[in-house]
Amino acid sequence: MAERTLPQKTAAPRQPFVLRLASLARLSEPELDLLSGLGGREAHRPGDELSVAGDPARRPRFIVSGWATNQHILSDGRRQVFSFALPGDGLGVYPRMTPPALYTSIAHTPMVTVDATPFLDAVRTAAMPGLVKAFTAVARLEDKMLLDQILRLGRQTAYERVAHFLLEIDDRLAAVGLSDRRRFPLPLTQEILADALGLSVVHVNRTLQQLRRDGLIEWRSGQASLLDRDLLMNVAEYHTPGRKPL
Amino acid sequence: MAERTLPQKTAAPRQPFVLRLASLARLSEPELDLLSGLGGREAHRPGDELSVAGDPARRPRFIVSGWATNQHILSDGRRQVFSFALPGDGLGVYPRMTPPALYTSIAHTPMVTVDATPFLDAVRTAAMPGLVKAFTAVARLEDKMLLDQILRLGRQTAYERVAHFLLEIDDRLAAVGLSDRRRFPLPLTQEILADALGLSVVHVNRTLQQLRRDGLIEWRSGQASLLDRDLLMNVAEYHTPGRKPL
DNA sequence: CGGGGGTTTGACGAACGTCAATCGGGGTGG
DNA sequence: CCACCCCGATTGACGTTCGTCAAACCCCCG
Repeated sequence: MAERTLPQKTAAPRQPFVLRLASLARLSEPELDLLSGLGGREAHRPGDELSVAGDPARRPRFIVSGWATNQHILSDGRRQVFSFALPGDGLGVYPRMTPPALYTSIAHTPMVTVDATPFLDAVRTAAMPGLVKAFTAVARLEDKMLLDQILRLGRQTAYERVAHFLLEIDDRLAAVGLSDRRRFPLPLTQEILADALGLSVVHVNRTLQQLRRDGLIEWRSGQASLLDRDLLMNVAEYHTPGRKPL
Repeated sequence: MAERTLPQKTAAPRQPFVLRLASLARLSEPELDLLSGLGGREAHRPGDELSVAGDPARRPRFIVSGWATNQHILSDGRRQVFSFALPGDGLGVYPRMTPPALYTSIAHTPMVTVDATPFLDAVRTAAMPGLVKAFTAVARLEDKMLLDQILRLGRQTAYERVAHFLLEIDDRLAAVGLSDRRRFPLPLTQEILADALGLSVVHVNRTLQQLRRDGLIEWRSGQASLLDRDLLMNVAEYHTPGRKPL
């Protein structure tokens, strides 16, 4: 585990949001430097509110580590998770950041974030074209994820939903170097998964067991494995981002 | 139908997209003129493809009249309608318009559209601040609608979904002068409504009957009425845009 | 006076939810 | 180091919502 301490320039593991943005647009040295230099590091504990629907937007942040949920709770307690915010994702960055936040964001695990204001400023002033391009690309992907979520909830079975969801998470984590395309961290409870996929905890549990019995996945102690990616993609009709749907 | 030909300046009914944008930002005379002057008028027939997922984006357009669906169809025929495009809405305007379209748009009724390119150019060059502000506001609203759709599909019952949906449509049509907040055109089949709300046609039918029996709505020959707005909003936990959720 | 698309109805079945109890494992305090 | 605890996972029994199939109905139109 101990990392080399040699005086290497770029071999040090990049922050996840740098990897994410760099994978979407060719970034110049000054652009990479701006990102790598982001500060205002903060830690958050599970349950911390990172933004509240209707409240004035807070300072935009990038996630260094940890998972958050973007969600809404109905008056009788039913909860819907719109999306997850993973390492490398922004909080209040891409969604139109005009004042009132569209949803509530809650830290689901311990998290570390940094201040993304310098990044947004650079995008606003169009000073750095690579960052602007990356910004646009990420915003598109976020929209795509919302549409995928609608498809899952509206027209897929529980089995398909779980498969589709796991494939999406795997892709997103791979983009920031947290998945080797086989195994990746999945620090979720079945309850949150249920609230994201529009199911009950019990049904999520049974669906997961079915997927395990079918030899498609494994999931123990926060680590998930996709044992048959092709079959999963087939089942879920999942198309990896970038490839045309048909 | 024949329009007055008197030399009136602003009394002629505004195009719906002018109303929509003007309701979201104070627009200057030049800005209003740019919008009113948009040309490239085109007619579309039901079933026409206005954009295809994965295809390079077409020329952005504003809808003058008619309804379209933004949708995706699974390989076995299941269809999910992500959202509807109504008069005043844009096609390929607000969603990040970078090349590949995120979804397929199909004309559901006869439609008339105009070319929105001059509008987008003005926004891109930031030449007209009112238009930029309106653009941002509409983009936000479109995101909000996707989130509402997720909430409906994930955590609401059929009854609540239909109520919520009708309230949203009413609000949107009212913004372009097509609803008097009681009665509005609803040129949909129950089948499309089913595909939008993640239900079967049969169940939509039964849900509508329940809503009728409860004295909440009417819907005959393409005209819908909300008979008890307050109760509907209560049932659906619908919050009119602009008001804080809690 | 036929058609044809959309709506409505009934009977039945499957997917998923609820309730409640049990299990399991990892963290913690003694 | 061990017993206890607690949260989350799991299981079973049962209920409900919603889907499917298929037929009838209705209306508008040619």
